[in-house]
Amino acid sequence: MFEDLLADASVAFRLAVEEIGLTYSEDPDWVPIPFKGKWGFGTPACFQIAAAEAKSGKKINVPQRAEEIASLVSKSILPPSGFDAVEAERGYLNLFIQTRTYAEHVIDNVLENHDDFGKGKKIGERVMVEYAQPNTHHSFHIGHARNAMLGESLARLVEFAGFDTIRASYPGDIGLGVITCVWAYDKFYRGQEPEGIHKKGQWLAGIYTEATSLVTPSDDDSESTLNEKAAYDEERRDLLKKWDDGDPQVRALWGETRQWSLDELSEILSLLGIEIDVYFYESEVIGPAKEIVDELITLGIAEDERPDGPVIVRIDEKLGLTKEKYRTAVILRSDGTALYLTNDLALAKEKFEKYSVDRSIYVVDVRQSLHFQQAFKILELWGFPQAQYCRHLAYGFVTLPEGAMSARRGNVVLFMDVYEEAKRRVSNIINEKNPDLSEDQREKVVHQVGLGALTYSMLAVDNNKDIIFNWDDALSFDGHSAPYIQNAHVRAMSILRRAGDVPGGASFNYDLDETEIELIDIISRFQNTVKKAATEYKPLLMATYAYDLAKAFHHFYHAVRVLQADADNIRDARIRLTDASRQTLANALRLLGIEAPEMM
RNA sequence: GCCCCUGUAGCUCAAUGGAUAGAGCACCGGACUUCUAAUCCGGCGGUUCCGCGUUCGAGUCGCGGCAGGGGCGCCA
Repeated sequence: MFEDLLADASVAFRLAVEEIGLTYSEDPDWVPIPFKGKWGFGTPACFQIAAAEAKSGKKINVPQRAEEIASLVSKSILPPSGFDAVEAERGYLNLFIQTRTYAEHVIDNVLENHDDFGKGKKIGERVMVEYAQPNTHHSFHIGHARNAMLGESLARLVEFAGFDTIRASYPGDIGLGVITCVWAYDKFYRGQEPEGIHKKGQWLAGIYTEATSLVTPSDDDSESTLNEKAAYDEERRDLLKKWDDGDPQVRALWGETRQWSLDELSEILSLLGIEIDVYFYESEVIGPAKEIVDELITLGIAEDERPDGPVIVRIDEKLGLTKEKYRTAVILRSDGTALYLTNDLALAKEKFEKYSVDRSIYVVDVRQSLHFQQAFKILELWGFPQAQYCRHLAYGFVTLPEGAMSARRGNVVLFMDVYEEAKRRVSNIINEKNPDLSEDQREKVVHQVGLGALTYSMLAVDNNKDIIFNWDDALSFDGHSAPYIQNAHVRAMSILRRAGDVPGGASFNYDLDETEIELIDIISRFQNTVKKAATEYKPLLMATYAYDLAKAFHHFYHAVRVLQADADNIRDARIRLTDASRQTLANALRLLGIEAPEMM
């Protein structure tokens, strides 16, 4: 927003340096001045000049000399247009901005662009974000929710930043685990399924947990139990073989149970506001996967050790590395069946060739880092230039205070349970704070705020940190939380409702309060935050931004009167500022996948 | 053995190599006849795991440790 201005400032700075007999040929770095009620940019360039002098042999104290230079420059520099004051402070040269002019510029910009405020220009590159991909026949727990929320926010960010964006999901709908569940359902529970999408999905997930224990030997099993488990194990493997051979009965059984899971998934995703563009089902990728192995062998990238061993790629050796880093990857079992890596390679090829993807982002938990590093290196060896724009967005686990969640052991916190609890808690608070809310509005707010709180608690932590799930932290409604941000939006809405029409224009030709300047300052940083969060793949930056903005609005709200301002021109300007704040809050929340309520 | 991630206030976490390391929670004390108090103001709280190095300047970069977590040939 201030690039032109700062370019002029850089020229003025260099001229001023020359004026006092020194030289500085680089572009000075301009950083926002730590906020003190005036708005501006400062540069530490004088430190660099002083450091250069010290290097050339002069015996000087660099910080002291920097202060001298900054002071001299401040006297010789002509404030470039758009700035109204110059100041030297502790070696920094600070330029202060003409607050009134820029306040209008920023606010006009927001109110002209509405929902598109902060949107980047089309970049002409296609990015595919792969996320929201639990296995079928399992439960959708809070860890899956972190994945889905992170992926969705990222997709919204890159889309808004100007990338052509495809949302993709790759559910694991086949494999020994899935078939074990199908086996147990068929053997013990067929026809007993309950009604209701979530009930049925969770019931099936319960069978999965039980089925796993039925076939997994444990130390304290008696011999007869061990024999029984061995027999069961054979039955399920038999079933997988039949599935692989395309046995119509097995396929039908699998298809029916799979659909229950997919129905539940679809319901949950729609609750989260997620619309996936492309589904790649693992069961449909297996075919082509086996073909690519032949190609890799022909190209000399892979080595076929069959029948004595699998098909492998010695990645470190191919790259000429002496230390083991990418190691050796197995890309096909010795019996000729595909592995996870085989499928991912085939899928990547399809993404590049069929979907013309330039950048591919995989939102998958951190345990699979090596897997993706291997996949990306093999794609590189294979000759795909897109390989260097493949990125594994690893995120840490959501664990319980007592340890890791495990679907197989059944100690998971289900997303739906957390969601219901969130709604209950919001409802209790509404009883206390706003009991007059109509039933319709109440239902809406309970969803918006409950889900918002949960989403924010997932996005406000850096993705490579683990989250220890705790009900009170995950559903916090005070302080650094979604409801705090949503409440700022609600307060703005409330003022705007009473204000009637928002004036078409207004001049900030009065002494602005510090809180107004800070609020405008933060609004003006929105575009850069979008850009940075999108290019660094960090929704966290937007989460932090939204909080800072809400905080600035709450400060403003308490410090000044909008509707009862001292003069009409001030009232008009503040109404516009309120509207711009509301709009920016709404845009920031939208990019996090959080709704902005009109009341709460 | 090798690779990756993490280590910041009592707790949970922020901080493009820049100015006095910031928030929330918790704790203590204040502000509702006011545009919604899910808010605001004040107080309390720090050897940024340790050491060495690079730099005018390091929580941030490099090297070496320590501690915790994850991963490492036919699971996904």
